[in-house]
Amino acid sequence: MSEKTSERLMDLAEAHIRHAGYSGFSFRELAAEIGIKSASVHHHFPTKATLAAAVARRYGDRFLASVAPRAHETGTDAIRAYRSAFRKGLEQDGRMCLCGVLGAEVGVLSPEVVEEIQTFFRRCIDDLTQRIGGPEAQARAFHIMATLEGGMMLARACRSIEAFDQAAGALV
Amino acid sequence: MSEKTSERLMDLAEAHIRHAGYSGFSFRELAAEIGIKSASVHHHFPTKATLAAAVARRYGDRFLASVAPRAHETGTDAIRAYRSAFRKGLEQDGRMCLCGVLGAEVGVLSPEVVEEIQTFFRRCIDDLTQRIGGPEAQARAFHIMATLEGGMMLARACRSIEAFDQAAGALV
DNA sequence: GTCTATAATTTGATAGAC
DNA sequence: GTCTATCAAATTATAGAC
Repeated sequence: MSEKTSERLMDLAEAHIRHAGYSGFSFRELAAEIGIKSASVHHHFPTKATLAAAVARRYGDRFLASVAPRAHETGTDAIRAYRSAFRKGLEQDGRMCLCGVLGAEVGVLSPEVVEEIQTFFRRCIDDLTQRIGGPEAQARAFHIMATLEGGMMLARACRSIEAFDQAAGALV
Repeated sequence: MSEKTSERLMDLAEAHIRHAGYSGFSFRELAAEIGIKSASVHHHFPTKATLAAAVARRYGDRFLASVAPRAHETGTDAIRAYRSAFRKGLEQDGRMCLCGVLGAEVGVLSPEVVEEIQTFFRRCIDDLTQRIGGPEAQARAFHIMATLEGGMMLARACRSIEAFDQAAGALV
């Protein structure tokens, strides 16, 4: 049985956003790629902002699940988990964090999309803070997220995954 | 004597890009804001990519000049200079680094714009590497740039300049 | 759920007069 | 350098049939 149309639309939208930002895709493009018409896309997601917000939420859920703590993990393990999760996206298709891309163009996004992005970062910071523990844990969490997001951006801009490794190598 | 039209166009384009990315402005908008017609903008910059590339180059020149080393500076001074230069943009109008914004949507930009962005980051990394000195200087330079760029993005996304301070506080 | 058809707007860009 | 006028294309979105 094949994937639901709405899921396929989110898959495509996510790929396009991570590659070229919010304005990097249109309903017509998505529709053409799965062989339907753009009017049909509106049946699944009434507006472009609705789709982007849904994609951001699903991305966040999946990402948080992928870095979920194992038993007996240390703070260092948590940092490694985040770093390797983000690196995987860079390796596979040169794509950076979806919320990092959208965060850079937050000035032009609808409130419902901005809210999802903020939620993603809050969840990551809270999760990291708790797993790192100790004094300054929250500041360390901000530092780690900033370094990883900026590292992905540098790697894409410089077209070199080594930029990410150099930037994030000293985090642990 | 008033500023040249081409300079005013670059001022406006820079503000728009730092607020909403490459697709966050149009020739018509810029023209309206200085009281001319969009056809006249094409007289100064033949294409949108030409304008964006010129803006990126000017931004880089100004930024590098603003963080230029003073006499007897230490590596720590250089890091502080970069951090406070970027923070100033956040304070004044909530705007992050122009090349950080464009770097996130590099997948959709013309080669001439991408080249200017890459040049900006290379110049910054090279400058920081030299001023920090010692072993691992280049890796530290990547780490610092990534943290600052990511910190600006986080501050904008979370609408809190404290996010930047927490992320970048431990750099020195 | 998907289609045809279309509205309403915006966009980047050009030609040619002044 | 700026204008008028215009083009060709793309965009988000809607109405209504099947």
